[in-house]
Amino acid sequence: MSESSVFEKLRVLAERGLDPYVSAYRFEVTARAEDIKVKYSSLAPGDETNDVVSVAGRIWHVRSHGGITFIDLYDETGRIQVVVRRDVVEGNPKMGFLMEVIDKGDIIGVRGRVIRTRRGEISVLAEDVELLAITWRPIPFHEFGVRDPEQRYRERYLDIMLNSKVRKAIVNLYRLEMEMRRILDSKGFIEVHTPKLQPIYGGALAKPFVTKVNALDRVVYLSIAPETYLKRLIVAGLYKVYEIAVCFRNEDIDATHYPEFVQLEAYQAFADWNDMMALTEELIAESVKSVYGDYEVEVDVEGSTKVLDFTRPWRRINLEDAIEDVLKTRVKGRSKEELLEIARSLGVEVRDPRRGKILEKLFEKLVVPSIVNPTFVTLFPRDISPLARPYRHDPGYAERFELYIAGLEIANGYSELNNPLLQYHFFKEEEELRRMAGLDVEAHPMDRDYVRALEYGMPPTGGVGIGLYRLIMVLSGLPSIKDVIPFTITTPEHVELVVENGYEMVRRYLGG
RNA sequence: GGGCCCGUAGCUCAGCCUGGUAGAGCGGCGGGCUUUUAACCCGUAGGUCCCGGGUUCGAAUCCCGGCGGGCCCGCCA
Repeated sequence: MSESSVFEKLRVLAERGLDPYVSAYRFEVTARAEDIKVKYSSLAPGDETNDVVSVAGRIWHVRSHGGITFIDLYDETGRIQVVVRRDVVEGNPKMGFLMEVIDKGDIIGVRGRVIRTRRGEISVLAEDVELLAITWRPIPFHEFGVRDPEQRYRERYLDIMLNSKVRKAIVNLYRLEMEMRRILDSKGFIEVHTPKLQPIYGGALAKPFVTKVNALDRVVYLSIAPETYLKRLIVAGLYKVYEIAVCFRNEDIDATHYPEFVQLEAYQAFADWNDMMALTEELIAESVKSVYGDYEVEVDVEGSTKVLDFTRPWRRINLEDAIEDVLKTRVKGRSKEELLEIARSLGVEVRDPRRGKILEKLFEKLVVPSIVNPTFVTLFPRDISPLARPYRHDPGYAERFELYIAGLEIANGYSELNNPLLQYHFFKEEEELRRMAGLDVEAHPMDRDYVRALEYGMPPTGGVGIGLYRLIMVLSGLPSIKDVIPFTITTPEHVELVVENGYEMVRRYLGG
């Protein structure tokens, strides 16, 4: 469809009363592509049924052979072939004309009988076709879809339309979320919404977005995490709560970070980190099984196939042992200065003054890239975990774990700190850190209301946050988090529109 | 914040190093074809070489600046 001929096409359609923007307001759909293929899978080549179905979707390819035309029609489930045969539609006066004008990219509804062609393709043998909308712009229907990365992100509807990996990621994330909701619901969790506009940001260490509530003339922050609010609900006596929360963090964008992302955060009273690791295993393993049909998932990563095994129980390693395994030298008990020296010898610069941060950096550099199957990493340093409870056997550590899959951090959880005295002390430590290190280092702000809530008494509680975009990235084999987010920010551009040249046609649709 | 790379037809790209009439495939358009699968066959049109400036007899090509985009490093999940 060339741009200049769109208006000509609409003009000739209008002459016959077939302009879809005048005549087509709805179409009764009775079947979907995938359902038809499943239902009639036993049909033999050349067989024809008398079962009439109505399907609708977009035309991807047209193969016209004169007296017979094959159309690849895509609905939300996939492809179905439509066969238009001259001898079948001869008695339908509009069909000859319609077949002349419809193009790939147009959206049509088809009513016809289900058949299997001689070559074995389950198809709808059209008796009637309705043009429901046209494409005003050419659509690149070829094997690779939109390849220019700029156009992929600017016109994401094209990428989602044409790139099945991206489309499946969006659909499968929905399915995973629904399955996780089902599991949590069966355990008595309730789903809540916590504020996205917050007077004090917290629950993570990150730069916030700053905005203003006009009604109160007050500066507020977009939520970087729902954590402190969900734990206030634990104090309030809602002992099993979760939220699938959009989080906003004003940090740089790369393959695994985006300023808005979605986490499932769950908190359970009377539970500890071991319970939360078990819950994390169940939520992810069972939802993966349900959506992908198996605990083992084959993932295509840029041409080569990798297998991720979600079979429970997952491997557990502790952070310092894992570093020592690779480094072949002791890190436990070493001073900050010694650790810094080791880091420097590996080319890892650490500006953050906390000892634990050096260990975390070493871990990320030495251990994380080699992790493939789901692995819990336990016993994080206490000084970089201000909301976690100290390890019951050694207060130098926190009862905190992270989950890694395919070299990516997917989840983070701990035995929640419920002691207001320690929480206040840790917030003070963070304030001190910020004062010393300046704005370069993220520190958790003092939140006096949160400490007050703890002063009323919070039961022992376990919590976990699961990064859903990263999870679906890993499961889909997509290399960038932007690939699984339906729409991302692009710099404004001037958009040339086809319709700018057709203003005189407006009257046709509005009268007057 | 630092570094590297890319921008040519609707799409995917070649041409650039070494300056000399703008190229291919796919798609589009016209024609043919009653069992195709990115159909096939014949014919045909299509370009502000991202923008601006400079060097040159001459710039898609060399130089400078800008715009847009991607990747890597640092920081955040």
